Amino acid sequence: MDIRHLTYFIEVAKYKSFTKASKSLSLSQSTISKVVKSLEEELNVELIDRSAKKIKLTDAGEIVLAEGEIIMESLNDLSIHLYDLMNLKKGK
Amino acid sequence: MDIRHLTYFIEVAKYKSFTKASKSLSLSQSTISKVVKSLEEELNVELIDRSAKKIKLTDAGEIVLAEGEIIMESLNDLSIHLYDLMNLKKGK
DNA sequence: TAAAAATACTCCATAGGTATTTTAT
DNA sequence: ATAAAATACCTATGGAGTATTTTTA
Repeated sequence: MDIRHLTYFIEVAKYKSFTKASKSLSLSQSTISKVVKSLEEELNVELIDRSAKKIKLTDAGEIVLAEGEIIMESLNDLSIHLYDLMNLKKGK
Repeated sequence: MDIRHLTYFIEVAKYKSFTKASKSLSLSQSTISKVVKSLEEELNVELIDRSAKKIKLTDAGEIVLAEGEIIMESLNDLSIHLYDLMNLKKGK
């Protein structure tokens, strides 16, 4: 799983729209659609209920969203820690 | 960042060796070497001190290892939650 | 000198794009 | 009819391999 793809899915969840997520990410709608589908195939579960015009997350989608946000937090912590280390080395 | 690549780095950290990690992962030494280097380029920081035969993590490497393990835990939680959901739906 | 890591290639899978088709209001 | 998602097709990047070179104890 590529963490970028997790962020794509999170963006889709946020906007409840592939098209809006694609614009927000400056990527094509096609790319977002395919990446989310590949995530679903990788996890072997449907993440999004596409039966209506306004899409919504499935229960599995809600789980992936919640855990995905935790992962994004960890990545943010990682950046912060590396940044702190860098400043420490510079003697700041 | 691909989560697979994080696991490769974690494996290198565990064995303190590219070669042993590659064997443990059933991948070539070349692949591990290149993936770790690409991780370093992506984060713009050296993760491994290669100046000795027995490699060791840099301070930044220790940070990435710690945060990487947290991310792996989140992914494990994700699997568990999806599995629980699946059983719930089956009425188990 | 022997081990381990880095590098030079080659190949293939896939992320990404554009254009088009399908679907749901 | 229209807006959104899916799909067909194409390209380029980079992950993976094997073989070889470089490096360090």
